[in-house]
Amino acid sequence: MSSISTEKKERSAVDSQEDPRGRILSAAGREFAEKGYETATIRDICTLASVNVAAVKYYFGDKYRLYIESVRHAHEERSRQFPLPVWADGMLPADKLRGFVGNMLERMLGFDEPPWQVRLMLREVLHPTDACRELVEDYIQPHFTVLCNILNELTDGKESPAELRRIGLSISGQCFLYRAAGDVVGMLIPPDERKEMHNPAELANHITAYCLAALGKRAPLSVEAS
Amino acid sequence: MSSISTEKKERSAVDSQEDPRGRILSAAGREFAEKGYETATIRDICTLASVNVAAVKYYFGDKYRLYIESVRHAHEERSRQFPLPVWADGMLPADKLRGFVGNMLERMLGFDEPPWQVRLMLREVLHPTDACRELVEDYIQPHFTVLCNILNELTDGKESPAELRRIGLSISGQCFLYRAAGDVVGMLIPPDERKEMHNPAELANHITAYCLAALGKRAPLSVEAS
DNA sequence: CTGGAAGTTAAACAAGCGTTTGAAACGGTG
DNA sequence: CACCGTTTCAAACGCTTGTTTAACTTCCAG
Repeated sequence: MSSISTEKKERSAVDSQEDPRGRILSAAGREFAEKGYETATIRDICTLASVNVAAVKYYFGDKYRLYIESVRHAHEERSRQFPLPVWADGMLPADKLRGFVGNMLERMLGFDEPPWQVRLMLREVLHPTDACRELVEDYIQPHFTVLCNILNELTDGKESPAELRRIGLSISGQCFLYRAAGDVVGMLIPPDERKEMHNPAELANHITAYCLAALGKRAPLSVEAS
Repeated sequence: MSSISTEKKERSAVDSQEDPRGRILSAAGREFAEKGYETATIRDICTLASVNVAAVKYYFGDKYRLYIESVRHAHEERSRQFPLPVWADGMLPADKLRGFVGNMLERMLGFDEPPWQVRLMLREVLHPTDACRELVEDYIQPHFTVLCNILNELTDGKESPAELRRIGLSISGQCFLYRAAGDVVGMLIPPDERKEMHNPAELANHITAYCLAALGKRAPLSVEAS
């Protein structure tokens, strides 16, 4: 373990920044995302951030406030990296929908592995704490509103806001399943099929087609002769 | 020591209050379901079960094996209480689907509050451990297969198994969202709308209608004039 | 009655946790 | 340099955790 603690200039992936507070925030986010609030320890976080354990008290007060701040840091960083998409007015609503779903899946599933910010936010969605309200208001709600607006365009304003929200949740639920229960989904699907059909691009096609067909904007998924 | 020398107590009836092992299993399931593996403590479990802390070592060995056993106990009990539904052959596939979705939502969301067995299984789905494989094989996979069979009937056998599974996951995902992220969903929907439209019965109608419309077995959700 | 296995108990154990301390090191200012 | 607020550090504190011990009770066969 820490038999010799002289080496400190060791450059890890975390301490790209020079300020200790930012390093702690980043290290805490990764640890909380991977292990959860209870299992993650201040000692591990501080080792990862190359700071003393007392730094948490100095900069954040205690473990709980560090957690709240790290969740905020996560979705702020995420919002900055991936701002809300905006499309040209002339674009077809169906294409906007396909773009939005693909974007959401890429954000959720990641290009290779989901980043720690996403995994931390997922934990907060599954087991909400005091950090949840801000996460919903600043990150989830805006994205959901964009989705509902696209659906409103798609249905030519003929559907009530309530119905639009319900359809929006149907779409979100399908994406959510792959992100939150991906391991179990993987156990329900043969390996070759998983590789071929259950990637972000194919899933976006399926989910969009499923919705468009349900709304009568496209031929049904299964066309029968009769 | 732990060898099974004598005859095991027949567990014919439901958990008898006399059997300490059963009491521990039940108390552990509730605690693990509510607090998670790390946060739940052996002391609290034993207090709840009215046994000494050493009883866990005596009956199960350690905390981890108690957890594995409690997950198994949960889905065994759940399978016994709610066996796989079977419908008459003459029943319309669309009605079977509606019945299945309603059944799944009731199982997941519960009639008032979800029972601890469901919440414990959900934790295992979200953060799989060694108990997950058995849970999937004995509980989730069979239910998913029934759903795919209904979809196969519904599409007159015209869809490939892979496509059927994908549609099945679309349906499961919508139910899953309300169970796993119900708190956040509640924050996205106005309170009155939540009460009126986001109950198991209404959701089953919506999810089924959404699927039937997508498969062309019903008029589209949004009928446009043109 | 006796002996030993089965079951139960209170108490203690070692380890790890979040947190706190008091002093040392740093860095700009007079 | 001396001063002082800011930042860092090793060490310890108090507490809870899972686990273990050894004595105790229960109970039935021999």
